[in-house]
Amino acid sequence: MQTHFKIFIKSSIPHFFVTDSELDNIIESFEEMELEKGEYFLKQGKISGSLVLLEGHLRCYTFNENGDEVTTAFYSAPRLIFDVASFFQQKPSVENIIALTKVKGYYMNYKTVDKLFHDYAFFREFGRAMLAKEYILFKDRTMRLINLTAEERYAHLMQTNPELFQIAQLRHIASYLNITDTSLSRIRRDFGSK
Amino acid sequence: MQTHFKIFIKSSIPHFFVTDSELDNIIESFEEMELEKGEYFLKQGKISGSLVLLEGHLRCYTFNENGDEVTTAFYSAPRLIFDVASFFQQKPSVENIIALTKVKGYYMNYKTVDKLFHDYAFFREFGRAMLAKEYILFKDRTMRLINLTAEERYAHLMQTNPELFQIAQLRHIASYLNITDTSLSRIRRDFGSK
DNA sequence: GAAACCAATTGTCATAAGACAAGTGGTGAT
DNA sequence: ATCACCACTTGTCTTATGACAATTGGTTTC
Repeated sequence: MQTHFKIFIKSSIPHFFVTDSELDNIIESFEEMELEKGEYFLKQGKISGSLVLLEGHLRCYTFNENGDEVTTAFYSAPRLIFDVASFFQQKPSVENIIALTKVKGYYMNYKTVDKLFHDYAFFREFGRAMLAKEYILFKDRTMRLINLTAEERYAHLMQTNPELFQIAQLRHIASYLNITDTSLSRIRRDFGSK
Repeated sequence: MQTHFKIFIKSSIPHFFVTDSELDNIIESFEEMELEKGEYFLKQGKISGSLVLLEGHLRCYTFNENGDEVTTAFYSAPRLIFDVASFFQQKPSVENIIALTKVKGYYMNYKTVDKLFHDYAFFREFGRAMLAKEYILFKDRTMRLINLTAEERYAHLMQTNPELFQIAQLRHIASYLNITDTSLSRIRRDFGSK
């Protein structure tokens, strides 16, 4: 797992030279984390830490004003997981992040991250790259929400993340696509015949 | 204007102590920027810099696959303006940012920002705070897009940013709210009578 | 001051997607 | 083995919003 961890960090900042011993120092500050399916990485009201996810899948959701669950993200390894608002502003989260499968990775709280940011330029760069990437992915998704029809959004998800349909419930995928489960069901029924 | 600049930075990182001389060093690296109404701060294909906007209003837009303009943001002073994807990844932007009024502020390119990030912890913190804030604002907007009806989105904008209706064209506001200008017109007609 | 232009409004009609309720099929508990 | 539960599907009907085209009203220009 350590190897994957190193590869993940290195490949996230390809323009930076990082020695293995520097990486070892970083890794020491992380703690290994495992979650079983159904366990929570983050519950609303708690302050988010950061998880370098190396194995497994999670789902992130909140509630809208009607009290309905809204799935805001699915996460698959390898990637960094953190609630931007909660982590960087050290405020209670409004998001819940739950394991869809068994999950493995490395965990670190804000204080430790911040200290490492101070000590290691490459880790700072890693953090910045992660935040920027997160922003860009989120923006892409929003643009699809604006510009694509429900069916096109479904088709896109099918293309980019087909495994998801094996792992997550359709109603969660539906709310992620911002459609009702009823609509998703119909879209799937009609999808082949085109 | 320098005073406003300093206040803006200080108030963005209230938990950091910054001396005025440090701020002066920073300001020297910026160059003053003014735009007339209709001038562009950023054109697609160019690489984004960063603008500490101290006076005026701008509009940000792209084109969707149909070639229709989509307004993705309105910016009002005081705030930091930059295209996250273009700025941090130093890639050509897909966004256009145009002045809606006369605009004043301080401009800096990525290279200079990066150098100052290296030299000043407080400036790093400023950058991080700005990026996190940007992310959070954008996420809020997307959540409204998901959870609110067209009319509710209009009402929200009316409440939070009524000046905008004096400054921007309705069709641009419409596309920002992700509705057609026709719909916006009808919503405005019916809005009082409730 | 007429012509040209453009933003905004309005009318008519079409349609994607939601609401709600009933039905299906699989799984787990006792 | 049966019941209960839950995810998912399907039917019917409603509705918010879009598409498209015509009209209005203001401003620019020659």
